[in-house]
Amino acid sequence: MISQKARYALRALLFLAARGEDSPVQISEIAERERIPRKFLEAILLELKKTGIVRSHRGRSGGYSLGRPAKDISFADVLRVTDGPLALSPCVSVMAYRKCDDCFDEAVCAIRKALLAARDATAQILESRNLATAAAQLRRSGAL
Amino acid sequence: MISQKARYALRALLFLAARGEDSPVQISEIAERERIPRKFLEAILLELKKTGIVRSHRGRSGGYSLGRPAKDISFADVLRVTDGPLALSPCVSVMAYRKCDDCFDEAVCAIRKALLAARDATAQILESRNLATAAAQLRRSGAL
DNA sequence: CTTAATCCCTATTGACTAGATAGAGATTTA
DNA sequence: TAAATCTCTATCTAGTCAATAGGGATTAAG
Repeated sequence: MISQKARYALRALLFLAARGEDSPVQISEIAERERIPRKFLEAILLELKKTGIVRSHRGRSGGYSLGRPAKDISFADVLRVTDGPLALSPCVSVMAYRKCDDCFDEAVCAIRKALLAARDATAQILESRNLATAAAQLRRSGAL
Repeated sequence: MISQKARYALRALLFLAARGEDSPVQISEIAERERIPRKFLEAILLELKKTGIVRSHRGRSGGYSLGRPAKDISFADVLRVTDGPLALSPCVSVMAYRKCDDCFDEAVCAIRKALLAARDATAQILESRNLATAAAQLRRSGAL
């Protein structure tokens, strides 16, 4: 299961992507429209900023905007920031590999083989879906 | 990420599957061989028993054995017991569906569409991998 | 029939994380 | 210069994860 944080992050980013324009949007507006606790969203956007997914503009008429084109922000990108690796085990994580604590022999581990296949399958999906494809779906559904 | 509990469960079950015989094995033997804290393993096996994945034999020369043929126990079966649904969101879970708390319109949700595709991809993998295929891999690797 | 070995069950612990909130500081624009 | 924004650190509560403890119930063997 993804965290509530991930859910909020995706909603906020999709809001920015769906709106199209590049002008910064204030936290409070995103929070209200997407019904996200303001202070919590603040922390989330800050994290997303550190990885370049969003860009911030400080001062009087500041706010947040996407850090790069919507088509270049995948669901995988976002989930990795909010929830860590996609993999079901550190030993099959591509972005954050780590040996399992008590693993006899990784090359032989049958559990690892299954988890690796699962990781590849999810990564394939979550890396192909991005904010642009998601926003396009919304438009097609008439939700915008 | 899967829990430590899931890891222990898979190891214990794979141990039973790899050994082939149907005679019950005592908790302590599994615990020692797989280096799993005994009391913790006890709790895990109890849960697995409630869902029929393992069968127990009480009394003096009791122990645990698989509840059905190894080929009929998938990784998905085990993970569902120890870690809950495979899905990344309750709203895309097949075995344990639940509406998201603050969802406007599920039919239109673009986040849901991506998470659903991800669920299907992982489920496809984890349901096809079972204790028999895993044990066969071990044999092929010369680990047995 | 008694004893010893097993599984069965409930409770508890300590560490950590998730989700959320508070309040003051830094920056920029009007 | 003032008001509106983002930035940062600290904190709180509830819940979960991993593990442990201590018996009670059941059964096979002697």
